[in-house]
Amino acid sequence: MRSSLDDAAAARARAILDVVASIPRGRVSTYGVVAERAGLPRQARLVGRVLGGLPAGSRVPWHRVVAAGGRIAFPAGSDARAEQLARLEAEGVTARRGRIDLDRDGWGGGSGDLDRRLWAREG
DNA sequence: CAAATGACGGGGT
DNA sequence: AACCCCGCCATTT
Repeated sequence: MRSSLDDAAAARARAILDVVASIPRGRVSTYGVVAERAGLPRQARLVGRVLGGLPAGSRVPWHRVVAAGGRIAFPAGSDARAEQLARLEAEGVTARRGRIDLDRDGWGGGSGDLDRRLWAREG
């Protein structure tokens, strides 16, 4: 049966997935930023947990979410790591030494988005 | 109910 | 910049 706690958890998951789905193609955000924008400050770990629970064929752009500082969260050599880098590369986001330049490709970072200020790229 | 876990974050070295 | 350590929080042991 479904307890009220499960419902609450499902609601948080939806809020998180909504934010992730709103990250524009070619841009990336971080676990912490997603959590904040989902109304769940300080729950970056929950974002990771929710994304980890996504079914294989999900349409949610989980690859646009990286760790703080633009770091790729998956361990070097892992399949998930390669998959994420490939997907990002496919939309024009390149990683240098396992990191994404958030000043350039980042999205949502509160006062961040240097790129949006400079080039008014959509977002 | 205490301890461990983890697609995390931030600060110190 | 790489690392380590500790804080955070929902879940699971």
